[in-house]
Amino acid sequence: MDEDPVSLCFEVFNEIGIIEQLSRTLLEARLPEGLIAPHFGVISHLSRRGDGRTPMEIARAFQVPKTSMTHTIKGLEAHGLVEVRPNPDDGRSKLVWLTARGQSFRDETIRAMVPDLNRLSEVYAAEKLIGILPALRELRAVLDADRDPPVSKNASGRMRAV
Amino acid sequence: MDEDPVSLCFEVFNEIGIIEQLSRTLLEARLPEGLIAPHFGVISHLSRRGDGRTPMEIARAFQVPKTSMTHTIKGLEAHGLVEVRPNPDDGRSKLVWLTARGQSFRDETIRAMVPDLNRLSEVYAAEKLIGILPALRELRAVLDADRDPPVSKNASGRMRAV
DNA sequence: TATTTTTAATACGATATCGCACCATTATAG
DNA sequence: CTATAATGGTGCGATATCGTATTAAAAATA
Repeated sequence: MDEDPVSLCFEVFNEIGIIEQLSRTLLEARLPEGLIAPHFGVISHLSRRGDGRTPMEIARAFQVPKTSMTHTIKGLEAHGLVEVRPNPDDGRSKLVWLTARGQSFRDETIRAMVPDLNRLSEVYAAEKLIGILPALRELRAVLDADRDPPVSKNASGRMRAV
Repeated sequence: MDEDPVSLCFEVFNEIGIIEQLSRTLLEARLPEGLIAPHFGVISHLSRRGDGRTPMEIARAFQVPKTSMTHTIKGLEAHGLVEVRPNPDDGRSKLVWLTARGQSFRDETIRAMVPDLNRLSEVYAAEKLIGILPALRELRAVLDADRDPPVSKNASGRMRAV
């Protein structure tokens, strides 16, 4: 192998970028008109980690600027999948709540993807996924920790919080 | 572990999505004003695989709609990193050529990223990258093959051709 | 308590992404 | 050879992403 460490990094990140794109396309093929991966991501996050979170918390979790999250949440609100209400504990912020429609949107989407994932598992054993998951988690954690020190000075926001 | 296959898939794709985002941010931090990851991607592709390709070929390689690639190439042209000329063999298409500035743009960018990658390698051994690369390649290939059959009817374009 | 700094959200503008429609050219069918 | 279908590229409009600046509220500091 003619692999120097730098090329190796580029190659791994390249594969990961392609997988991200293909898997996103797979997901979005099952989403209703007008909703895309970030919408599903937020709903799923609220469902798994619990709702009643501020837009800023969600933006941190997804590592996107808060302005982007404002926009995404607005889309979810327009589709009736979340409700945004004032935060009684902090007059600056709001809290985002899942609606019943939001919860069923998540369930339906996952259900709709099962055939795709089964098809995938026929040619790529789940054991292989289990095999790479720890290494991916670690790589993610390392990259995460490497970002600009969380000096909290960088208010325009792009930090990740699981 | 309480992992059913579906959750496992979502988890792997989720990690991959985050890594994609973090690595892209890492790259873009080293790119000059006005250029983003897709610009670098196209230049790097032309450099590694050879230039003199049609926009459509490049769009396929990156799995993006041709209209997006038109836009990206326009940006590269504006920065003097590529030249677009008619294809003498096919009046419909054009060919994209790297300029000297384009080549050095790629070299400089990679050079600028070496410190980042070295920093990474201090906490995440290259062996681990080598360890997951084959599995990632296979996963990418499987997802790639799974896409809608290349019926060539879907002219609006989203197919990948390495 | 009064002042300053930090934080959350958003409006706004610039650029990016992408679907659709269109034109020109080439390939295919008859 | 002609008619039809397929292909490559782009204009256009809708939406997405994101940086900057602004406003309001809270936290920190004096």
